[in-house]
Amino acid sequence: MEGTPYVTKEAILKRAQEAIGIPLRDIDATGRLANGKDKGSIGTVLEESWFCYEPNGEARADFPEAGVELKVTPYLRTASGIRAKERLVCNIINYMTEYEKTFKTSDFWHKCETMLIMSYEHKQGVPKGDFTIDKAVLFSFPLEDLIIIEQDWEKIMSKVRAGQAHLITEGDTLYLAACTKGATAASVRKQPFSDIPAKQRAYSLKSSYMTRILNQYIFGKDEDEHIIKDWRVLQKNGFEDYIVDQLKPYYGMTQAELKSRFGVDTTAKSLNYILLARMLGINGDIRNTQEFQNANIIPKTIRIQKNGSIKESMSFPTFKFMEIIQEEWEDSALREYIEPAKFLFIIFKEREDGQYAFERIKFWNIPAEDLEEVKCVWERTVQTIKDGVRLERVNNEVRNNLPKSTENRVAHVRPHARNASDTYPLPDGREMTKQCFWFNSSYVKEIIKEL
DNA sequence: GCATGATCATGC
DNA sequence: GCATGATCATGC
Repeated sequence: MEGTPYVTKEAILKRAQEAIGIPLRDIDATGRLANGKDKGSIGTVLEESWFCYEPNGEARADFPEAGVELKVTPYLRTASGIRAKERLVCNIINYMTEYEKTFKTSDFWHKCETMLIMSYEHKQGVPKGDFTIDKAVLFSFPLEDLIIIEQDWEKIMSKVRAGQAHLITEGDTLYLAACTKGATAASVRKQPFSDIPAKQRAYSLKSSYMTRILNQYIFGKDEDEHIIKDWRVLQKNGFEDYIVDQLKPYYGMTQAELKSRFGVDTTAKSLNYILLARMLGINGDIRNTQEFQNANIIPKTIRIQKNGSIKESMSFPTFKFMEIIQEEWEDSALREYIEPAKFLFIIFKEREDGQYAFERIKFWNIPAEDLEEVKCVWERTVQTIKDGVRLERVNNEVRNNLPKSTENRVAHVRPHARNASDTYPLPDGREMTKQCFWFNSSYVKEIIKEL
């Protein structure tokens, strides 16, 4: 570290930009990329071979004089544009000391106030040595994001202070999350106000938020619409309360009343998303707003029937049998989808006349113990597919032995396809109707139950 | 009335 | 053509 010429932001950025376009194998002086195993190797290569300092696991930033932290992060080019390949992982949270601090004195802020973000495109099947750094920017958080990030930090710390560090999950927060980090899922640390060991976690920027940073600040794409027009209001209330307050005036109105109120004339199944957007003063679809995309907020409509039961279970994206059997739970598509997500339930209740009235909304993320139930269902699903699914034709249906809603409190597996002949291949060569994971309707009922 | 399999409607 | 959100239909 001593003697590094990179002591100003300008010098660091200039050096970083000189790396653009050079294949990483030409930068890599120590042959790290050749052995291929090391997951964090691209970041390490740039640290040691390009900036010539020893990688440090310390709480101070990588370039202490300039207060800059180096982050090398992959992105994907997809049909729908540029997307972060993964969350951006920062420093490990020291539960024993961090809770005493304030956001501005926290380890997170010390380390990540200013980051040098170097991005490369990850291409499937291409050796890492062929990748090149495409962009290098100095990034500091925009003020409106920082308000949410500070609220996220407070939320994480409030769980630590309540002796609930073992119950932290990524979905608790919106942009800044505490993701698990360690060689195994069993890596645990002490927490200050409970004897229960807590999983080791690190500060991370959710991949949804990284996608925004990449598009807007690194690739210069146009901004999407904000829900929060005035960040000072946000500072007072917190995001979730802000949204609830905006919507309260519309509680009790039927879909028909809301449609006529906002002049919305559509039979779209996404009607509720359109209505929600109008209630929040947004022109398009709520899912296209900054805050929803940044925070990975997944809106879901729930209909409560007259008798109080939930009409339907809740579906998630379909999975491919051949892909899911390759996965480990910890980085499975299902866990990556559910755990960091903040769900926004838009709850309608059936009235005596049969019409559905907008009852309320509820923000929710999956609690740690329920995620464990999902894990059980996922593992049994994978095992069943590996063992060979039992398929049995009964009348016009094909019965299977994947996990049923009666087997688990939280989730089950069911078809999700255009029709029964819309299939994916099984490992043994047979075809099976596309399936997905669902939350049991009884579980959904539990979630939205009012205290 | 619920559990499970099947399917619809829209948007890209 | 397919992913996604949502709902229908049948049998027990």
